[in-house]
Formats: sequence, C-alpha cells, structure tokens
Amino acid sequence: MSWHPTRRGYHHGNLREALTKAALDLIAEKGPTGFSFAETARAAGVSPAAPYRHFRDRDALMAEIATRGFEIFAGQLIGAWDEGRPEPSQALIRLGRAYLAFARSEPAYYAAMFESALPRESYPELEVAGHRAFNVLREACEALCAILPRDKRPPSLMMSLHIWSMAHGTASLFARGDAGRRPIPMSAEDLLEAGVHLYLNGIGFGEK
Amino acid sequence: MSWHPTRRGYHHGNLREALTKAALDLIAEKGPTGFSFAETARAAGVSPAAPYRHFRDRDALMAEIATRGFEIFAGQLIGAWDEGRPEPSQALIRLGRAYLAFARSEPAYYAAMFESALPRESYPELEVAGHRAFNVLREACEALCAILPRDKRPPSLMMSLHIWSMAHGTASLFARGDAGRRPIPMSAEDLLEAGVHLYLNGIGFGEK
DNA sequence: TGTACATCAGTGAACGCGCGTTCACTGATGTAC
DNA sequence: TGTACATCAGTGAACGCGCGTTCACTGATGTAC
Repeated sequence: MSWHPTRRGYHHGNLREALTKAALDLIAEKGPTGFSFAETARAAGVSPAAPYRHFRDRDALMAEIATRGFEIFAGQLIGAWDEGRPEPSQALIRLGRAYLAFARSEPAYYAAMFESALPRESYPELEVAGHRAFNVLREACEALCAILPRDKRPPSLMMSLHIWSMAHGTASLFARGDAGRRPIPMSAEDLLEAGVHLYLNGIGFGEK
Repeated sequence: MSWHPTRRGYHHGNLREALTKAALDLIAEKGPTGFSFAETARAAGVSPAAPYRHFRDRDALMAEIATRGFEIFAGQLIGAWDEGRPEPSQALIRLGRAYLAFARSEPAYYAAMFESALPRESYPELEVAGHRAFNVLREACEALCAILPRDKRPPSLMMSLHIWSMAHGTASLFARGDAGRRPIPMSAEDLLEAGVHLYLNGIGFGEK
C-alpha cells in the first residue's frame, strides 16, 4: 500500500474510499439490501449530505463496489491461472478454486457483482470490468482447446460459458460466505474439481 | 381451479392468498428487495395492519413465497423428468430445460427461493420444500447411474450436485427473467444441453 | 327456525423512525501574483 | 515570502415520505341452544 489515506483531498481525505469501504462492511453485515446511503455516511463519520459529492445516488455507489469487485476478482483469477503453468488443465482447476475462494471470502463483493440487480447498461465501467473477469476464463479455455487436435476442439466460447456456469452455480449454492450457502457433505472445492474433470474428460482430455 | 377465492374466510375471503400474490407481483416488478409489507397490503386493498393476521412479518411472507416457489418448481421438475421416459439421459436434458424455464418465467419466485437470504433454519417448511425439489434431481441421477455397470457408477449424490450446479449457474447467469440476465450468443437451453451432454459423456455415457 | 353469544378478520388512527434529497453555508486547501 | 482570491469538500438543518408496528375497535360470520 503506497498511498496515504490521510493527508489527501480537502477535509476528510479520501472520503470516496471510506464510503465504499463502509458500504462493503454494511453489505457484509446485512446483505446487499441492507445498506442505506445515510447509514453509509454515518459509518464513515460524515454528514448524510457528504456522499452526494462523490456518488450520484445509492446505485452509483453500488456500481462502484461491483466494479471494484470484478477488478479484484479478475486479478485473483489471473493469478490462479498463471498463464496455464505448469499445465493448463491443472491451472483450470486452480481457476475454479479461485472462483469459489472469492465467493467464500468476499460475499459482499460477490452479492454486489451478481445479485444487486443494477441496470448494467447504465454503468459501462461495470460492464467492462465484468467482461474482463470473464475473459480470464475465456482465455484459459482457449489455451486448453489449443492442446486438442484441431478437429476435436469445442468452441472455446461455449466451453468457457460451461466452466463459468459450473463455477458460478457451485459458488452460489455451496460456497458463498453468507446465509445463502447450503450445506453439502463434501467441500465445494472438491465438488467443482470433480465436475470440471468429468467435463474435460467428456470433451476429450484423457482422464488424468 | 376448484376452490372459490371469494366467499371464503370472514371479510376479504382469502387475504392470505391475495397477499402472496400481490407480493409476487411487486417482487416481479421491483426485485426481491423492492416490496414492503405496507405496500403489499395496499396492493391487496386492505389496511396496513391486516397482514399481521396472517404473517408474523415481512420475512414470514417471503418464506411463504419461497416455499410455494419450491413446490411449484418441484412439480415442474417432476413433470419434466416423467420418470425417465422414454430414456433417462433424454429426460435429464428435459429436467435441465425445466430448470431454465422456471428461472425465465418466474423470476420473482426464483429470487425469493435463491436470493432472499432468509435464515433457512427458521423456516422448516421452506427447507423441506427445497429438499423436495432437489430430490427430483437426485432421483433422476440415481436412475441414470443405474444404467451404468456397477463398477463405473459415480456417486449419484455428487452427480446430482453437479447437475444442479450447472443448471443453477446457467439459469442465474443467462436465463433468469429479470435484469440480472447476461446476454450470450446462443440460447441458455442449448448451452446447458451441450454442457450436460459433455458431462455425461465424461462419466461414461456413450456419445449420443 | 330464531336468538344470543363467541370468534376473529380486518379497521383506522397513531407512534416514532430512518430514509433520500435539497439548500445555503463554512472553512480548509490550493494557487496566482 | 506574503496576501488575496477561487475552489469545492463537507456541514447541519430542514423537508416530506413511507415504513413497521401497536392498539382498541367494529362488525361479519359461525354456532350453541
């Protein structure tokens, strides 16, 4: 962390940061519904009018949080993929684990990203950030497909949507770090890993 | 429909029904967040105190809606499965389609069931209804596994959780009937069908 | 069949509360000269 | 370096609003005799 949160801006210094952080805490505590603009201001220690200097309304703040969530998410996915080293199908499994880890450890971001019901077309940056995260999956699947003989390759877009669906379904049902998680008699990580293996097997990657 | 909504109960006749229906309309219109107890009463044409005769609070009404949602959902899944006729893997594909169809046509129920963040342990009927819906998937997977030679059968619980994850991920990301749906250049139904086929192929069901 | 009573679904007024949003303002910071 | 001015982040009071919840009540319906 190289920037200094104090000594910047005019009065508060980084109120924008403070507000998104406060909102994130409130979401984590009470769900994506349970935060209000006024409460967020209170939590950040400023008057209820102050947030209006930084965000048009509650939705704009929500969009900012979702956008950052996707950026962080993309970063973690990129790290997990690690350019497919040492071996793509193994790296893909790591990617799945990273998806679950994010849902588990950042339920507030996760909810803002996937369950906030924001009109995506109104927040282009949000849309871009979302696509960027998806593209990590997309590129991973392309790398995997490239291993297969040309005539046996599935469309990599379809494959990446399959992986996304599996990871997202598993995360939303069994791994999320909030009250929506359903208990199952195994770890969500093992479940997803087995699912991805079977899927890859079905595509034509030899059983490991 | 054999019962008569009027001429029952004391004054309103079936206010309980009317309230759940009104709430459902409001959820459909504004998302699972966007309905209040008071507004629901107004929509049903009664005073704001009336709902307290039937539901302890807003959450209880939400739980009732989610419970009914699971019951309807289970009914549709059972119908789609049709005891695996004429052939289990084909029937499983129908099951997946029914999952998507529900998310598409009943986004309000779907949101109440999966994104309302209700404390499930407080509503045993909700939990039971949820399990009953899942059991349809479970039994379908058992029927499919029974086809395979005994030593090649995967655990049917794991298989059903895989199918559930795939269907749920696809539905939540690409098929839901509300603002959360993300556009993709194919139908969600085709996507899921292809995914399930590849998965079954990976398990050892011969390519169709 | 008629009457007297019990039940209880729904009323309507009231409460305190937190919300989103506006407004003229103040005062700390940055900057031109 | 000092001064005068411009900028603009944050204030604090105010508004109207809808919310959840309570309460004593009323009056339609069901039922015992």
